[in-house]
Amino acid sequence: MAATGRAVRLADVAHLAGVGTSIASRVLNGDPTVSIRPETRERILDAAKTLNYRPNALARGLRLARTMTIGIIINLAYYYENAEILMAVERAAAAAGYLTLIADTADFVGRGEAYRRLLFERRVDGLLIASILVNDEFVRELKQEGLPFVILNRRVRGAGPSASVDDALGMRMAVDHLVELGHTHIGYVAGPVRIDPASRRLVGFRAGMRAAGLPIRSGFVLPCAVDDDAVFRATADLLERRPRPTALIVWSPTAAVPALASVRQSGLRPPEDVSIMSFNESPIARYLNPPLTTVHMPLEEMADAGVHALLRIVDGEHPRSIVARTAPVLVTRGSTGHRGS
Amino acid sequence: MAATGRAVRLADVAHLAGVGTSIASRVLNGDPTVSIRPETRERILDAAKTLNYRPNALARGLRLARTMTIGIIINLAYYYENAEILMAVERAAAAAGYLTLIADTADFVGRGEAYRRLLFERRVDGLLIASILVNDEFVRELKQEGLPFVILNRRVRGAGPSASVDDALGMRMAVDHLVELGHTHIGYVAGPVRIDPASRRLVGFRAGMRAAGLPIRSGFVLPCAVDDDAVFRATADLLERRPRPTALIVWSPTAAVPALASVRQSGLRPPEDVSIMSFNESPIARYLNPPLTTVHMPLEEMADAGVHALLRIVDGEHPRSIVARTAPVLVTRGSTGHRGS
DNA sequence: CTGCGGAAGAAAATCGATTTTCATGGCGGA
DNA sequence: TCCGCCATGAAAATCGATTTTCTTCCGCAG
Repeated sequence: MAATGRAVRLADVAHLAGVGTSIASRVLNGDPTVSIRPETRERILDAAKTLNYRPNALARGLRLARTMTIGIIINLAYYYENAEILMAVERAAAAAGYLTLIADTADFVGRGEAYRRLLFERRVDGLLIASILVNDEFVRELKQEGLPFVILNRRVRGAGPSASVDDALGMRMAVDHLVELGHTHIGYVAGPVRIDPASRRLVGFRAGMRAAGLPIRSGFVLPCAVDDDAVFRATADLLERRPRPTALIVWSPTAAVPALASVRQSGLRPPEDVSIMSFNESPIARYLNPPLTTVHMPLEEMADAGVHALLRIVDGEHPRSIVARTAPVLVTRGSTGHRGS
Repeated sequence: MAATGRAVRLADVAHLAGVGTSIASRVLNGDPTVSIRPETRERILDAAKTLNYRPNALARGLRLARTMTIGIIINLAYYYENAEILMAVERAAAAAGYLTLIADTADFVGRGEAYRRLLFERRVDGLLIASILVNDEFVRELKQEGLPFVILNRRVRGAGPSASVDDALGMRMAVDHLVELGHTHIGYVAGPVRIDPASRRLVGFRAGMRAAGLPIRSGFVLPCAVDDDAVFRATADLLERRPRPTALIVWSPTAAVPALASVRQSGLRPPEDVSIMSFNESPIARYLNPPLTTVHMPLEEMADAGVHALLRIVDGEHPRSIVARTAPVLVTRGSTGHRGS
């Protein structure tokens, strides 16, 4: 077995270089106020390299009150968008020299209460909140604790800075697309409309319909739970309206998969019988049958902006809420077509 | 604004209770050797509750050489299976009182080198390695560093304990299923066969064919890269073989989506013209068109076992490699049918 | 009355890095 | 020759919690 070398400490480096730990520390951290003979500096740097020295993050964090770690509270259960957000956050954090600690909100009910530990144990310099389950009490605790945080992909009145995308605009683009194709009877599988960002998408849907001068027919907007089965049933319900919608928008691409299945189950063929599209892009969209038209939202930019806003707060600044400014992009694929085509 | 209360320290609790920090610490941690007047104990516990005290994780970790955090090195880029593994790991860790720090292997090329920081800065008590990109040098460093680790979802000769599933068995079940349906010309979209676990799936495929007395025809096993486009093209290639395969197995459910699209693009209709199924279950499988037959592997049990093995190593034990023992389950759906049906 | 033992709790060392405060030695100027 | 200052670097305090090592103080037996 490899000699499980006890971790290399700063004292080891200092000793090998024949200096004290204070100088070693200041040289290794590039303290500009240090005055030192070039050869001594070299000895220290060499020693550190030789021993493959890395400062103990806990000791360093304790002293500096900086952990170089951010936390993200997110619900991993629904794949596409959240996984993409998590990826983007991790990437942005890593690029800034930060590590990412995750807490799944499924823990809200668990004994572990991982999110509370992130909050109260000072393990992280800041927190990104990207969970649906953030309630008022939680936000209150958060503010009282004084831990920097940014709310990601949603906006909560008075809660603090957030980074989000312009869901309403994106949804309007979706409606516009269908209107241009001649659709007037547009149904909306709206998801959990009581919570952000689904609520803002609904706003965008209504705005789009109003702008086109189209009425929203009774029962054409159908909220539902996020699980696949609920989406499947909601879609089926929508397709039983008479007159039947000739086009459907689904609030999320993850939900579009069961929605599409439900359309087929109803004996209808997209896009001939009914066009269907989703809000947000997904890597599988182009491989669905038919390939799914989507509105590509700048989630990556949002995640990036969220991380950077958080790090600015950590540095004592007070950034304002951010809405990713990259314009949404309509990705037209085979699942939408002219009415009656 | 809320008075950003400086974090509550143990000394604050002790002071409020009118005792020293040593007693306070021992009482709060339930030290059984402490002897204390019941009323004093109460005062301490009350004080802690009143102040909403949580020990500073860094200070605690520094002293105890225990961070109550594990790290996972994983590639988030390919969604389903990795996201599922990450979810399961986070859940198991949280249930055991541990937090989870992630490092995406995309960082292997980045400046941040998040994975190295996990390794060398003593931020975590142990590491789960679930990445495709783990090379020999990395494993060597890992062992030399003496940080507990478990390799997840893959096996590396001589590298150390791992937690995985019986890929070969699962793949045999897939082959058996198709054989029972009368297929003799079975193609395999094999993915990155040079790396585990795709290599073990290939072994299972070959074993299944041999057991059924079927030859593996030239070009019927087609390795490919993991990206969707490579899968799409590989599938198209397979379908150009003559005689044409009457059934396809895809090494992963994520890859099954572009594979299915490729089948349709070739003008073939599953399952009449060609059956198709994937290894590993996915939440969208039942909503694809046609619904995808899969072999459900016990990834959650694997993740659980991996976490627990890791925690045992942290506790000084020496668990052996684990193969999740829950039997794979064939989930028969519409994408597979009798030959020529 | 003296001393012993244990209960109850305080004081101090420790984890490892950073940072402020001190000490030493050499050099130039008076 | 002597003083003071700067370059160099060591010693010590700090971050917050844990844990080992003392102190007290009291009651009770001898």
